[in-house]
Amino acid sequence: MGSPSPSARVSAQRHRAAPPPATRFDRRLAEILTHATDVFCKKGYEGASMRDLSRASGMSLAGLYYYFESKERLLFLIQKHTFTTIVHRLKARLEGVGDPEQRVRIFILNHLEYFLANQSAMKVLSHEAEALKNGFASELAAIKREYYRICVSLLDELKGDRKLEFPTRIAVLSLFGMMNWIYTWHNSRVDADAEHLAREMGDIFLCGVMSGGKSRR
Amino acid sequence: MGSPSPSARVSAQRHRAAPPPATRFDRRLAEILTHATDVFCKKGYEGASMRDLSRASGMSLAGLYYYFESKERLLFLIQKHTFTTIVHRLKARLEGVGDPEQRVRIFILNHLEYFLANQSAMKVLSHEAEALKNGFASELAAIKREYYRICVSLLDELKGDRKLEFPTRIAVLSLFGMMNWIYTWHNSRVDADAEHLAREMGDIFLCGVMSGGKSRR
Amino acid sequence: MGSPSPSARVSAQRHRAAPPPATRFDRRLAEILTHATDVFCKKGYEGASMRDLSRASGMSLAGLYYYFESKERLLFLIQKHTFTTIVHRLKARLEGVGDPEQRVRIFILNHLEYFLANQSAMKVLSHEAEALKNGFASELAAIKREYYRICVSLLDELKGDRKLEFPTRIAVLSLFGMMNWIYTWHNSRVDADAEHLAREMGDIFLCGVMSGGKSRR
Amino acid sequence: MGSPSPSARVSAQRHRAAPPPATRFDRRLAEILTHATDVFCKKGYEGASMRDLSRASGMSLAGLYYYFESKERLLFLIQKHTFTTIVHRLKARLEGVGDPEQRVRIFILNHLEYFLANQSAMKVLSHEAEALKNGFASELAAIKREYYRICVSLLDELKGDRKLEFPTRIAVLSLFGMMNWIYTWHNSRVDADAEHLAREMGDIFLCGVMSGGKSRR
DNA sequence: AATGAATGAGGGTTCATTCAT
DNA sequence: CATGAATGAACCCTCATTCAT
Repeated sequence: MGSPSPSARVSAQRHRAAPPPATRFDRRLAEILTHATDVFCKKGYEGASMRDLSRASGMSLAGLYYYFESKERLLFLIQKHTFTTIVHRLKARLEGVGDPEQRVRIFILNHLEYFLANQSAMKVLSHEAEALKNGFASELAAIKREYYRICVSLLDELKGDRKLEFPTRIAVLSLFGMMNWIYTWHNSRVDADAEHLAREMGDIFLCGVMSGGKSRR
Repeated sequence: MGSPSPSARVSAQRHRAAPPPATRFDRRLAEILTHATDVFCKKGYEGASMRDLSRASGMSLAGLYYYFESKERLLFLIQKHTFTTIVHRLKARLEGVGDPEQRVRIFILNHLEYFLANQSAMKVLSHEAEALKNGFASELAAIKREYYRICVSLLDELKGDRKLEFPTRIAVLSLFGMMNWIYTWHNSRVDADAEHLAREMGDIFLCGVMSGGKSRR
Repeated sequence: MGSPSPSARVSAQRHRAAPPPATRFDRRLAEILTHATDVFCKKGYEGASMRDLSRASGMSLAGLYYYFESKERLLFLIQKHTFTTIVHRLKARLEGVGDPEQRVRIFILNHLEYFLANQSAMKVLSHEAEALKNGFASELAAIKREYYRICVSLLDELKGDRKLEFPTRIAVLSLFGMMNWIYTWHNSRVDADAEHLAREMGDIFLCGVMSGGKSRR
Repeated sequence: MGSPSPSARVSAQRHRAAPPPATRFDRRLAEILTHATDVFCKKGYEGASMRDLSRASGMSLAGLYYYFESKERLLFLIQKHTFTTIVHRLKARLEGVGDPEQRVRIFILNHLEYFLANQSAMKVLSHEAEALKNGFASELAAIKREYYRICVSLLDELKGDRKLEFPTRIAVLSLFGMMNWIYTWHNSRVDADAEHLAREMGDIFLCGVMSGGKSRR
């Protein structure tokens, strides 16, 4: 009860994919976005040229500009869509779940599942966090903050529920670190799938965080 | 007592900095390396131009090439020096310490201390891991592997000592994630110093990992 | 009569120039090629900068690269076109001519006529023979070899016809030397036109070569 | 007798090499000149960098400038020395020879012998004729003119002696073409030595030129 | 809806040369 | 006598972007 239950399962139910965009324009745009994501993932935002994107998407250089007004906006759209989606899914999954530990586990699973299912996009999101400037940067920062706040509140719930005392900020950021670092090492031929990883990272993180209430200080 | 002792202290003794390089050439080189590190940190490797480095180091563009044969080699030297130093210091600190938990805590402290004391260099090391190619990449990969192996062996010692069962690979990589992610959030005006961070991350990680032997599966 | 007839005439009929290339792109490309030829002629391949070519052709530096992927390929195209054309014309002129001496005279006239009508291109062809590397070099070498072989076979025909004994290789290469050296001295205000030159060089070369069967050794 | 005697022999007597330069400076300079000649031969004047010369001669970049005030002067010295030497040797060999045909054959032999014995230098002389500017160019042009005039006068003697009528200018320049072109094709493993080549080119050229008096026009 | 053609700015790198030592 | 250190100018080439069509 008071003790962590690291093996608590969170089912990795498949969410239905977002419906295909309505207009021809949006469909074509999404297509290009996908190719661009791969290129940014492979070469980095600065390292990728519009010519690379043109080649990858099979569209002329000038044609790209019909869909995106700039390379920076292209990155922005990728990051925004990725982030928005992950937040959106998280909210849906959290609905109706009351147990604080379970809720944190859902957070972790949601993150890792999306991460592994959309590795390129998530790497671009994680790795190119600083590439955007001014307006783009701040709009994205807002989403990021929301996501961060959700995690904070989940941990605060947990703390309240179990009378724990760990430092929330560091815990949250450590958790993000554990999870986001994945893009540097995950090898789908060697490493476990999202569900396993989520359980294992969840175990480490939750046990770590929850033992704090008892033995520390 | 078998139970983790998260508050175990590891003194953060200052190591004397490496002696200044002997030759004038090496000294000038190191100077440029320092400026370049800052620029790479701020703009990224791809985003930084040799002209930026020239400006930052107060040396003519052509002058830089007297010291470095290419931009890539410049990055290589930065990363190699940083990595070599951190490994070197770690080995010195581990010497004579027998307790497995203590040894892991030393690893964490050493990493974070160096990270915060050399934020730019460590960000360049972490963030630009993929920028190097071929020969440069493989030479650096060798050092990286050594560092990784040390961490693995520390955790294996801990596992053996306490009869634990957590998955080492994921534990190690989670730990690296927690620590390396710092560069994305650490704010010296807000966040604690290396010693505190090391204790807190150590607590989370060690408790997480060490509770595994008892309650899981 | 067995004796050389040095004054044998070869009419220098004008061939209609190749029709202008079909596409806008090709026309623009040819235009640039012409300017580049002049610049390479004046400054040499190494000595000419892309900026020089840009200036000469009235197109921006970057614009040039829309037509040519590299300076080397630019030179290649010039040389290939020049060589291909000269070979092509030669074959057309040789058709239907049976007399061996006449055929050699046609070879010389064809070479000199094209040389003087396209001095820049021919100088670039002669003088920058070593500037191309690898793939470019070998493709051009193939054309060169074909041209060389044609000349060899013409001289061999002559030898067979007149029972001569001169060393073909040296004769051919001497002839090429005589002709190609023109770019170092020909001054259109002082020197004769192609037809005269061809007759005179033809006289020297053919008499030299044909007297061999009788008086030597 | 009135007929050409193409096989007339010209002994290829070895001239003693010029005495070693007196001063240490001059000796070192000559050494560097030799290395530079090879580099210019291999890469061309424009294509060769001072760094290439430095590497080839084993002397520091700055050190070279103690001996030569500029790259251009370096080329000048090479060309001047080469040309001066060949003219000097020619004059010595012509001394005391009266027969016009023999004198022309000496000219050819002298040129080819020096050419093959000093291929690099002669290629640099032939190929980089236009690289020099202004003062350097004109000083070299003077030597060149002298050499050219000698050849003209030799042919005029021959014409007078045998009542020939060929056009001297074209004959001379054709002869130079035949000889100088050698650098583009001579392969010491395949092609004959200077004496043979001189006889064969002499045969072609002299027969060609001498038959002119009888059958032409 | 999409492209071919074009560009100014800037990329990394090398150049011939200098000068204090 | 010779060099290490340094530089401004220039190198070839690619960049993100535009615009008439």
